[in-house]
Amino acid sequence: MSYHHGNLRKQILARAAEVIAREGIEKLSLRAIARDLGVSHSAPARHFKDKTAIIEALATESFSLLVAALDSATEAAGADPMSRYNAIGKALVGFALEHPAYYRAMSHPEVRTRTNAALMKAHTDYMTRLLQAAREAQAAGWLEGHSPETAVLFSTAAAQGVAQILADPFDGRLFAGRTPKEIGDEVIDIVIAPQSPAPVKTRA
Amino acid sequence: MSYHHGNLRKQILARAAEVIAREGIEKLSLRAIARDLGVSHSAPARHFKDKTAIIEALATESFSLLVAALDSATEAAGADPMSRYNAIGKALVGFALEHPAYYRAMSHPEVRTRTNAALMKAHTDYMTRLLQAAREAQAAGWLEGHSPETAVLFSTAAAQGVAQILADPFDGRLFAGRTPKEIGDEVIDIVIAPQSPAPVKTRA
DNA sequence: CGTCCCATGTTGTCAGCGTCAACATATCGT
DNA sequence: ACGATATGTTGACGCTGACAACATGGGACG
Repeated sequence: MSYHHGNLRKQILARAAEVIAREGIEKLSLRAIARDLGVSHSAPARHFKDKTAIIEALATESFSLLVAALDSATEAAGADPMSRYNAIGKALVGFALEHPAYYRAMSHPEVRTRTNAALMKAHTDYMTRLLQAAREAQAAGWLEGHSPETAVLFSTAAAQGVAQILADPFDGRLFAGRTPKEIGDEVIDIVIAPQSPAPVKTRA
Repeated sequence: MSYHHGNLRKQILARAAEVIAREGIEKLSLRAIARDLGVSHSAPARHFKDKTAIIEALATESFSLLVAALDSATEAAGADPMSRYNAIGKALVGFALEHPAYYRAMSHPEVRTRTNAALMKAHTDYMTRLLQAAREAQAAGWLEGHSPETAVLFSTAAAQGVAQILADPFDGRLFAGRTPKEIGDEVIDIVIAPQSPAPVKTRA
């Protein structure tokens, strides 16, 4: 019971997430994690081929969690397409603010150059959700005349940018007195209105 | 002429920018730069107290260049406030695409925790430009009813997000056949229309 | 019940890194 | 001419990620 650890893999990921959230992704150290878990400096290598693989695993997990969050937000938002896409945007910002470690793992450049099958599948799932919801919002009148790709780019760019800026202590000063989440939600409402306009009666 | 290098500081920054642009900011190595410049491993320490100081210097330089780019774009855009702010957005995206190294230096998290006076001044200059132009655009009807801070947040978030996504090879696939710049410009036109609406004649 | 395989953890080693301290040399003001 | 000082060098330290060789113990299978 001593030699074998049991669930080292899971604990490595958990510890890595803590470190990333508290000190940033740059400070992540395989050896430090091993030390913290009371295990030899080389034990993590049995579970992750290199340091990036840990971030990669976190990113994959993160995309899954995010998709789940988006799905439940979408469901809670009801049937109106623009409400649904609005809810997705808010859920995205909320996720980034609540789970900074996961969010940073997802957007880490090193990860994005890898071609891990699980990671790419998780990412595709995520993009599929966005494209689908964006299409429906467009059918309801949002950003008519633009391609779905452009619409998704615009909205995810805004959501990502907001998440990044709000999580950054440097720019945080501008918004004293309100929670990041409130501000983020206000911005999302600009990106996509929280409900579709009443249809125009073309003939009475 | 051999012992003293002359303009080592400048060359360090130039080489660092190259490396960041080509291989990413993570791969930056003081010793590698020193080697490339044919200088001892410790020579850079005379000019930069540590590794982050290099990125910090690049970020400072970058904010200045960016402000200059924004100013000239604004001027070229004429008198219409929304045209001007639109031009700023496009200039921002263009800058990020043309100078990836500088852009990454600006958004590097390590840099943003520092309180370097020159850096903070450069950043303030930049924010001042944005706030000013955003206010004027709002006076012309853009995003009426939102605070200037919210308006700036929305627009910079979108611009930053677009720049980041377009510079990322991972997501680039979605937009085959068009240049990143074209796509970025289209998105900016969504964020803020390229010209103010004709004033509504309240009484004919 | 025995025994062999292999997943998992350990130890030791290596080169590369950033940083510091001690030393060397060139440049410039006086 | 000379001394202070800016700039570059050398050497060392502890840290890191990665690899190879070895240890151990649990589970598969006869």
